[in-house]
Amino acid sequence: MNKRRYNSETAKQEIMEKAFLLFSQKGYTQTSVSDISKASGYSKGHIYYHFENKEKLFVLLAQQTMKEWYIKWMNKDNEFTCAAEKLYGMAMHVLYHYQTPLLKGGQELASNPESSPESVKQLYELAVIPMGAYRAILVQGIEEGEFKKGNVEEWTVLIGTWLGGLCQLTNTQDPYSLEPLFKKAVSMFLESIQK
Amino acid sequence: MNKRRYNSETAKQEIMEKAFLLFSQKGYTQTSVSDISKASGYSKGHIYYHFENKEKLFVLLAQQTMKEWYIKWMNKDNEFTCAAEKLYGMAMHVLYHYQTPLLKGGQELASNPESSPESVKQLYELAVIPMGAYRAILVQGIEEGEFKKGNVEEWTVLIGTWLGGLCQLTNTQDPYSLEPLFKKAVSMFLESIQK
DNA sequence: ATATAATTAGAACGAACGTTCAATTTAAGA
DNA sequence: TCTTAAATTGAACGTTCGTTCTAATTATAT
Repeated sequence: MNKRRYNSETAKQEIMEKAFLLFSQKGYTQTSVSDISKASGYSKGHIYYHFENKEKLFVLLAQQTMKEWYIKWMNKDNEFTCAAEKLYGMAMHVLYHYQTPLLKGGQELASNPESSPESVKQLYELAVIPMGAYRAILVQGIEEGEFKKGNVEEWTVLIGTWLGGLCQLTNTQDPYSLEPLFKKAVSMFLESIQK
Repeated sequence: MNKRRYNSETAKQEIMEKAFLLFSQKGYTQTSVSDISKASGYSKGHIYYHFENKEKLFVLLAQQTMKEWYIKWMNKDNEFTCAAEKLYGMAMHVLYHYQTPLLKGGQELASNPESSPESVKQLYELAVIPMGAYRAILVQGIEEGEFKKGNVEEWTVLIGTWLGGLCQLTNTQDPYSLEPLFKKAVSMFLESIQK
């Protein structure tokens, strides 16, 4: 059962890969279905065979991207000996795996009044994922007596916006050269919350 | 001299005001010249009488916006008694006057390969302005012995990205409710750089 | 009053967009 | 081998876009 008689799944995958690259490079609006068609080698009609429309395709990619980011993080979550170390690890994970360019297209789509409310809602829900990961680290640090008792929600937003802001720099600089900056941000943040 | 026989300057001003609002609300690509025409009450042809094209119009608005932001800051720059106070003042200035929504359109335009290189260059130059303002505060703090001697360039980028990241929140929350968050960010930052 | 130049409008352009659809090819099950 | 449904194509549709152009209107200078 569930054995496909045909294998158009590879085609679907190729379309998604090319679409991911194009959306990341040119943003949502500026990437046309024709672009995706040309890049993937499949006809426009075939893209609509696999995906309901351009909007749904993008949302799917954004969700998949965020999910992969989270899974990758959970896989190394227990490599760290303390909450402070984990925060440094998170900074590196954000720097190297948070797909800023693609996710920027999400803002574009969400701020367009003609986008379907459903898609907008789904995109906003994505932002919850990284915030949850940050919060978990802070809670752990407090519970284990490593961090002060403080306003966890506020701290979560603060480290989240800082890392998010730093991520914008990946548009113009390569990740490796940004490592010291990300680490410095974490160390400054820790100075304020560590006991 | 310089006395205009006609007064189409008011028309130009009205077009710019409406264009500013639309670009802020819907971004660059999603704002059409027709939108601006309808909102301003002037014909499409008339818009092209005043502005070479849509791209140039946007760049002009972005430049004007950033220039106003800087002038407003310089006007209150000397209201503060020390560098730390000035940093808090800057955070509030950013929160209330940095036109995040419009400037986001700049990223959109800059990341589009079909945009004229000249426009892209002009937009990148805008980012230099706030960074210069941050740096000036940090230098003052160091020179007056209020802050430690440290890597000024690094600090500049760090406070810049943090405030920039926080600004993204203005998309979903009103500025007033964000005041405590901005202030907390500054106080945490100061903890690390104050003597 | 007339000439002139600045100002404004609105129709028209070709190109590009997202989407649909009928037609064709492909591969599996009987 | 024949049938059937999946897979894929490419042309076509109706819009919308940024831009151009011509024509009309307006205000000023003479």
